[in-house]
This record gives sequence, C-alpha cells and structure tokens, in this order.
Amino acid sequence: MTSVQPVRGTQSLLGEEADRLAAIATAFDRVRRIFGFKRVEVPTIEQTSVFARTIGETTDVVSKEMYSFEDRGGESITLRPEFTAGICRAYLSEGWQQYAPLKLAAHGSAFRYERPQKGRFREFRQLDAEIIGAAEPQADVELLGLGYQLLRELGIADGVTLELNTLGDPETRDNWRRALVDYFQAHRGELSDDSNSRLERNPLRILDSKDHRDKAVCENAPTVDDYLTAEAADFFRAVTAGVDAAGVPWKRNPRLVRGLDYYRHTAFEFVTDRLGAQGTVIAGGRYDGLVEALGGPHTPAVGWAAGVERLAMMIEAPAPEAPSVAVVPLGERAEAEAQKIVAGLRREGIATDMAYRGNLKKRLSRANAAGAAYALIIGDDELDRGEAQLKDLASGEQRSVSLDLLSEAIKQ
RNA sequence: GCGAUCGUAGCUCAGCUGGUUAGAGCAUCGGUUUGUGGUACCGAGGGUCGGGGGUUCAAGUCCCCUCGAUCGCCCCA
Repeated sequence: MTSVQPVRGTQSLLGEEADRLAAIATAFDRVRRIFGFKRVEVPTIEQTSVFARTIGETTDVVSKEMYSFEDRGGESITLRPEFTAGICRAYLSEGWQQYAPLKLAAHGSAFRYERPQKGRFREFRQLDAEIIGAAEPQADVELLGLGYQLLRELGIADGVTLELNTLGDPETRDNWRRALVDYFQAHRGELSDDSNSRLERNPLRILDSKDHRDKAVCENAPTVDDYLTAEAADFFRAVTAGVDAAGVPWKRNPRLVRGLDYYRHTAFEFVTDRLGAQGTVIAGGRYDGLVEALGGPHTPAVGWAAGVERLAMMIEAPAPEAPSVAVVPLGERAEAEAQKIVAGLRREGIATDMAYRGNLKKRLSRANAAGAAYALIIGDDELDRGEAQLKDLASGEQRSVSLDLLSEAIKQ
C-alpha cells in the first residue's frame, strides 16, 4: 500500500471516466447556448456569510457540511457547497442587476463534508442554471425546458422523470407549514426518530422521508393545494401549462419539497431509479427571497443544479480518443526526421502520436494499443526515397506513400 | 453523525473448516535470430496479505482497535 492517499470523497479519473464528465459539460454548454444562457464564472470560495445567510443556518449543509476556514487575514472563507448563493452575490456586488433579467449558466466543483457513497462525493461537480430578475412563470418553464433538453442531448431523458410541485408564495408556505406541524405534532408517536427531529428543524422534509412509518403518516397529511392562495395557484397553473406546451413530460409530486430555505413556488426534481439512493439528477426551484437575504433588493429568481457525476454514470460511454496515425521511426536518423513529420501532421490537424520505445514489434504494438488507425513506418530505406510505409492497422494493408503527400493519404 | 458488507501483486480476483518458501488472469518488461502489430509460445520483475494489538505450537484465515472502500440511513445535486 502506498503512503499517499487521496482526500476522502475526491476522485482522480483517467480516460473514459474523465471523458464522461467532459461529455456532460460539453452537452450542457451546447444546450445553454441554444437557450440563450450566458456563461458565468464565479469563485470557488466565498465569504462564509454568503452561504450561511442564504442556505439557512439550521440546514445540515451550513451547520455541519461546509468546508470553512479562516484565511491568513482572519476572514471566514467557505468552499462553495452549491452555486446559487455565489451567483447571487456576484449579481449584487458586480452590478449585474443592470442586465436583468439574466439567464446564467455555470459549472464546476462544489464541496460538502458528507459520507461518500454512490453518486455522492465530497468534491463533486455541478451544472448550474439560473434566471435572475424574472418573476414570470415563463422563466420557470424555460428552465425546465433547458433541463429536459439537456437530458435528451445526453440520451437519458427516457430514464428520468420530472417531478413538479409548488411550495406556494410566502403566505401559502407559512400556512401550510403551520398546518403540517400541527398534524405531525398530533402524530408524533407514529413518526420515526429522524422525523421527530425534523419536526423541529425542517418539518417539510418529513414529507419525503423514506421511512415506512413516516410514509404512512404522510398519507393523510395536509397538502399544499389546500393552502394555495389564488395567486400561487395561478402561478403554478401557468407553469404547468407552459411545460405542457413546451412538450416536457412531468408528473405532480405533492410531497416534493426543497431542503434549502430559500425556495418558493415551483419546486422540481428530475429523478431516476437507475442510480440507487442518489436518484436526483437535476433539482431546483424558485427562490424569490434569496437576493434579499444577501441584502439586495427584492429579486425574483429560478434555478437548478445538476449532479455531473450522476449524469456521467447514466450516459453511454463516449468514444475513446485515439490518434489517427502513430509514427514509427527506425533508427536515429529516422527519429530526427520523424519529429519533423509528426509536427507537420499535427499542424494539419491530424491527431498524431510517435512510438519511440522498443523495437519495431513493440512500437507497432503500442500504436495498436493506442487505437491508432494508421502506423507510419519510417526507416532509412524509405527516407532515402522520400517515402514512408503507411500501414492500415485495421486491415493490415501497407503501402508506400510519398512524404509530401502524407496528410492527404491519411485524411482520405 | 448512524448501520451493514468488505480490504490479498499496478488492475480483477482465488486461497476449503488456522498448518511447510501466498497463487491465477490481465497489465508491465524481456525473449521466440536482429524492419511489422492486433491472434501464439517461453520467461522475468512485482505482495511485510490496509495498519496496530491479541489468541495459538502455528493466522491472509479467529478476536479487538484503527484507517480506508462500498452500499444504505441522514442530508442533498
């Protein structure tokens, strides 16, 4: 066993595994352009208060999962546990308000001190999409359409279901929450221990508990629909009508809630049963109160985040990268000449490798293992004639090609 | 933070109820006459059996602790 170990919950990926993550980011970038979302880059670190004020002091994310430290200047800094708060901070501190409404897309690593398991890591990657400064239900619809098209581009839309719910406006939410607390108080004895503690911190979360006792109690719990104000009901109707019109399949899940405090109105998750316990692949909702929590003006906003590793587990393996040609020089003179040839081919845009170790047998073997389409064998005899042997590694056919016509021979 | 399972060469694993120098496949390196791979054959290197302690005449194999991994709970993307 080696003495150096990776930090728990981090990943070091090679080849296909790394290609999978890249494929997700590439697809997201393509779709985000089609939908007119601007790319944003935001810092990996923020002042701790940015997350503490927005996500909610009592949430597990803030109270026990953040990577926070004091920097050398004595400031409390936190590695971002998600993107939304940092983007909203930038929206305020960078003067992005002048561009509102803003459609933004970002992706990168986020950090949470959690117990690693399938599809869950301490350093994990997210795609993030936000629309800031738009109170219209059309914004929610556009965002859901973005998520759906991403899944389609990735070829996994069939295995994923959009679950949609509303948490209502603040009035709705408060009334519903109060009714839920009353109801669960009355059934305290039937709830699991976890849910009893949730009753103090985050009663809405009891609704999506996995415990069978909790599920039984939730069967008859009050639903949001009973407390929706007329405005909140209209808003949700407009969202579902828009999603239907956009051709995005969905289903209502009246027990779907959000873990973070800042959500209002629309809440949604794209979920799959193919990934075990971590089945949520994209999740988000409307967070009209967040910018205010950071000290800004009242600013309506919607957004979602997607788990890159989870998406990466679901997609087909991307085609492996292989050179078009592997140059195989024989002898010192040929090796020097080969550098010129390799450089020339690469300038032409042809993916080129050079096999420079071992005898011819080894070099060809390496060329083959690398997946090269052709091997270009260059020995003294060939050089004297201004030629090289171009070998098709799939068919085994080999022919002489003039060094002046190499790229043409390889491209065809 | 809680629970279950697991931890043997670079990788995937075998090692039966504890018993002489710990094995295989793949990978790596070398060779099968010195310029032809993908398909053969021969050979080599590589492991203090995660770490520490204990039981025993004897432990990879049993017990305890610890670290790590996996899957689930919690939380959440």
